[in-house]
Amino acid sequence: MKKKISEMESQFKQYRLTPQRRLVLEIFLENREKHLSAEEIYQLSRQKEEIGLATIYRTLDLLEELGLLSKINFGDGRSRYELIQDGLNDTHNHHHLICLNCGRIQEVEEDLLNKLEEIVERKHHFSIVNHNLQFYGYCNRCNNGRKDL
Amino acid sequence: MKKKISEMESQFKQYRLTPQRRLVLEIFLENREKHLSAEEIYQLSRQKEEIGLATIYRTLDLLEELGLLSKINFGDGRSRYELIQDGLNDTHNHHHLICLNCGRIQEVEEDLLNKLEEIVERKHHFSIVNHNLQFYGYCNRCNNGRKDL
DNA sequence: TTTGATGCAAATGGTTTGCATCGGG
DNA sequence: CCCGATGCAAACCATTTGCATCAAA
Repeated sequence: MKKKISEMESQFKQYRLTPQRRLVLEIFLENREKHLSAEEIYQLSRQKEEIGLATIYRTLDLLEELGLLSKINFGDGRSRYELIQDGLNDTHNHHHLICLNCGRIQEVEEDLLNKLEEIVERKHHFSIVNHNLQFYGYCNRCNNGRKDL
Repeated sequence: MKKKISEMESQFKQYRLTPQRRLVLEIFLENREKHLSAEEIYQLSRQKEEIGLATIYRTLDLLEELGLLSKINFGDGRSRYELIQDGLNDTHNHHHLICLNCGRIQEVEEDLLNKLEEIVERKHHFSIVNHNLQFYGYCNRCNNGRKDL
């Protein structure tokens, strides 16, 4: 079910799967549930073989273009990326719960917006190709420690 | 129905309503439907009396803190702000349709996420305080010119 | 007169770009 | 050999901050 690098290689077409690009991919495969920023990937890469930050940015652009990563904006001033698994859970098909206290990010697996999109498309004659949805609040862990809830 | 500056003055409490702050407010009142960035406000202010960009940033923070503006992130690399009208249409209560072709931004007035939030809160034990939702696609004007639709 | 507000310029932080170099096909 | 890929440093751009000055209570 889970994609491996070998399956991804075919997507590289005219591009070269260099050691740096492979390492970035490996980092995403080892952190499937995370939402990594360029800087975080840079730090993780140093454990194996350092890659220039500029190369990381260029690689992220490429991997997004190849449809392997999706770029997310949580409003924290940096772009984050996550692996597109099986072509199904790109950001169009799941959403994020962002805890304002501890910063933890959880995924909401199902896409709850289908009906909503239909309504909006009909009412505004607007053809939707993507959406962006985050919920900000307090996660179950942090709620437990808060007496006002 | 529409708020005027005079009604807003009372919200300034310990803060001074300086000419610069008043001008920024006026610009928002004259552009109720727009989603202005700091730079755009800066340009608009120059028509009357120039304000330093740093002052604009500080004023935007203040007006947000006072509950007069809400900050929105459309993922275009800059923060945008809109007037909170009657305390009702802050970003929690309406969403945006962003046209990928012409860049036009339309508002979706109703808050369609209430049921969704309930589901998410129950299922994930996550107490939501805010959300962020944009739809990207093609608006009615641009759709008309596209034969593939 | 005292404290908050302003404006300028410098600093910051994420991201991009120019360019010389490297290395696989 | 050639062209794409890399790495470094400089450039960029939105935003923030330090600091001297200004102005209203």
